[in-house]
Amino acid sequence: MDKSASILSTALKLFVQYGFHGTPTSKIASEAGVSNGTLFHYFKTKDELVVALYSQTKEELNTYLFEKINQGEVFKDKFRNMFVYSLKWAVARPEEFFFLQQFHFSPHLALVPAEDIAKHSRQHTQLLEGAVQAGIFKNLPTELIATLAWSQINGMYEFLVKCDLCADKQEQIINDAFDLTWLMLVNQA
Amino acid sequence: MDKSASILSTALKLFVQYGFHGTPTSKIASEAGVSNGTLFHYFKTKDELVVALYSQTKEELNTYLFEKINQGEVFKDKFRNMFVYSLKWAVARPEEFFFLQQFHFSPHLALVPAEDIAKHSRQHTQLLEGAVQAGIFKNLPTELIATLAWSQINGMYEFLVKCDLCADKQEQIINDAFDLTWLMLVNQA
DNA sequence: ATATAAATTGACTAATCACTCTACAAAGCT
DNA sequence: AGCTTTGTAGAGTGATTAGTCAATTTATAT
Repeated sequence: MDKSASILSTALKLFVQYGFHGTPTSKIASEAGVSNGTLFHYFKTKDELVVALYSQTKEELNTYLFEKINQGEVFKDKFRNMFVYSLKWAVARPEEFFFLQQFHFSPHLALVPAEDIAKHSRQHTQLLEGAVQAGIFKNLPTELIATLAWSQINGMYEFLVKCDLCADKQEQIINDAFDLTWLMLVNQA
Repeated sequence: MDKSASILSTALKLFVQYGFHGTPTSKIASEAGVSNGTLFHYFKTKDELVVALYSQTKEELNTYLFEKINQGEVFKDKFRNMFVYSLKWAVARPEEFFFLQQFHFSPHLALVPAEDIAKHSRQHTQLLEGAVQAGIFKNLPTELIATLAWSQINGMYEFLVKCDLCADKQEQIINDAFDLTWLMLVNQA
């Protein structure tokens, strides 16, 4: 068992439950089954651990999504996959998804270089950019379209977590929500 | 100058900048121009201060919104006012709005009784509920409609903060976004 | 086999922080 | 004027915590 990975996954669980500052490094170490010193061998500071956890989680989600997006043939399928599989990932790994948002609304976000953040969203932005230029989406700033699409996903995540529906209902309502989002953004000739 | 209010407004600024645990009570007190002991005279614990700040901020927003909503005659106007003035409030008081989200994704949320949270959203939920039953909105769970509407607002807030447009452009794009949201949720016969 | 490097430990430290306590001042009441 | 309540101050405290360090084990290379 990789100790670094063990530290990260333990930290994730504790951060979600107790918050960043509410979770002492000593507790992370002990629950991960390593010593205090080992934690600081892998991560120079606590902040570095937090940021590393964010980068890793974000990258996992992105890798997963990118694969799913590329399975789509036409744009609508790609976009649908992005929407639907973001939510499937979120529901399957609620702690990870929650952590991303928790991080986003914390001062730790400032510790991530702006370039890294841009990199994380570049693929998605490009996809949407193309759809705007092709006249599929309404002629609005790409940033706006991206933000609206993401907030739909975030909102749906919250709804799904709160309501805890069975898998069938969940699938159904995710599809409904996608149709709404599509309807909203698409260029109605 | 009311010391309690001074403590709250100082805490808000510091919490947004440094996070809850990253902000010592001693710093709140000194920057608010009161002594350490005075802070704990008004708020028994730091947690109580955080929660009080949340409740106050939420209530301020709600009171403001409720007034604006009631200025609408028909439902669409009420809903538009809710949407538009939420964003105007958010843009005018970005720290307060950010704080609400920061709080929402922190473990402090668990310290607020579920009843209080329900109370905060009851008025809005009822408004939307009515629109669903009247066949104005699509026949979807009210919770879902509420969540989607709120996430549109949150997304727009983020966009507006990021892009920092002039007032005219801002007004324009808020209206566009409302149209999109309306289009998405409304029952198309 | 030996030497060098990397991983691991856990006691330790220096600093921080939430909160207390005592003392005093101001305000309100009779 | 006395008395009580409330507000204010700020030094002090006990507990906690991020990060260090010297010592030991494990892995790697020659």
